[in-house]
Amino acid sequence: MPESESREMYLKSIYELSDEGDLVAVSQLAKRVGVSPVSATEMVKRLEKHGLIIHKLYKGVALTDTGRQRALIVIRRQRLWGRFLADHLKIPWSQVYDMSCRLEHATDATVTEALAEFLEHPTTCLHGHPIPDADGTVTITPAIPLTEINCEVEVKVIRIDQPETTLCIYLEERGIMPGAVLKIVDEAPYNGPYTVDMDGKEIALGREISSRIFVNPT
Amino acid sequence: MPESESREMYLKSIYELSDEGDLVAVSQLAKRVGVSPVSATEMVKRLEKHGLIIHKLYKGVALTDTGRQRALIVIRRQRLWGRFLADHLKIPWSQVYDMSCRLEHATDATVTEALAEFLEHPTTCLHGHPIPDADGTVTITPAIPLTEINCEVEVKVIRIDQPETTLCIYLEERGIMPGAVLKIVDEAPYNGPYTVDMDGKEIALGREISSRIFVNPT
DNA sequence: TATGATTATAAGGTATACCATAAAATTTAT
DNA sequence: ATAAATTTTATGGTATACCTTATAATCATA
Repeated sequence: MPESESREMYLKSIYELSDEGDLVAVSQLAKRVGVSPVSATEMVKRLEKHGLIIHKLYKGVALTDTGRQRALIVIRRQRLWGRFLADHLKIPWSQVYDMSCRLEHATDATVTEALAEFLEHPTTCLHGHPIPDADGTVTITPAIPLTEINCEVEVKVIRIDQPETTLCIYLEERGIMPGAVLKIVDEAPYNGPYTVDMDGKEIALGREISSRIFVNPT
Repeated sequence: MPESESREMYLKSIYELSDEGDLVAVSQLAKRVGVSPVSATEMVKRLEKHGLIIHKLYKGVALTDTGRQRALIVIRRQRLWGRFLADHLKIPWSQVYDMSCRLEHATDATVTEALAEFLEHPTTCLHGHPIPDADGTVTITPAIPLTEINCEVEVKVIRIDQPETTLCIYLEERGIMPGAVLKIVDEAPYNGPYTVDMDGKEIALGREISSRIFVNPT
């Protein structure tokens, strides 16, 4: 067993942590993958040796073209499985992420494309992120964080950034997911929570969470 | 990574190799799993230490109740995935076995049962073998090998035993799969091949293969 | 520029799961 | 009963992927 599962997780994490191709700190990567910084450094060396990433000492790591390609393949698989688990197996939104994360490593190109066909080629995952094409093309829907929206402006939720399980449980309970329409009705001072209106219900949302909710005016 | 994938493969292999709960030779197991006899012996010790199998020195191994339960869970997962891959993703019969074998290890109980529900609780796998219940109950359809059928008796294929990829490719090309109706029209002497008739087509089948095709008179 | 924080390396360990080779124990078949 | 074949154990090695502790290198900034 070449245990390439770990490699895939590192590549995916690097991709997800690097906005706009900037360097990802190894310590940050270690935290995301859930290992010690020393272990992450070891793996970074292995990945660099295989030409998947570049390590700028004391600065961080970045994916090479090959590495990005690999990362996108893994992400494509996870997001397709996510759709299947939620849309067809009716698995709760908040549980899907971890489950799809296990399946992604057990899926080859044939199954991936057959699954995409079965799902009728969805373009976004459950959380609103784009599903990369089979050739690695990513098309992102422009959107802005809820924290940059003014009061009383009606917006539609486009995507949820960094959708960890705990965040998903929270948002799922409140019905805040891609497609939801809401507006800010109150903004507490001193970085306090927003009060948003959704279908007549009022929901309090902290700034931290709101900055991860990307929306567009309707 | 506890790498329980290997353990699961060993348990599954032991189950599949033991007809009627008899002992499985470690060398036979090694061959099936694709490792050296020494490596198989090592794993056998590990599995015995965990109470999953019993090793009778120089005789072979057998599953304990716990081990059988685990094996059946793995088999259930593989067979459910097999149905999904073939029936919904339209993946060729002959490729399904290896693919479902990868997915089975990345599937927990929640996904398994949701998948079973989605598939409307199929009772047999692609090759005609029973899919164990969630509680581990196995119901086998009685059937006899084609080698024990007389000429001119019309039979229906119930299941294919030991469906390795090469065998599947062969049988798939010829349309011999569960549900197929055929009859032996000629039996060559000196353990030569059978000639069977299927929908008017004549197909030559060796004894080795025929002994793995289980059928019932129509 | 010195210093404190961060980052990298070095050294030594653990666990799983393989391998080969050789020797010992047991079974099987003559 | 003994020889041949099989099975098990012993020994020593490989690879991946983790760990801790400690030291060295570099960075950031006061």
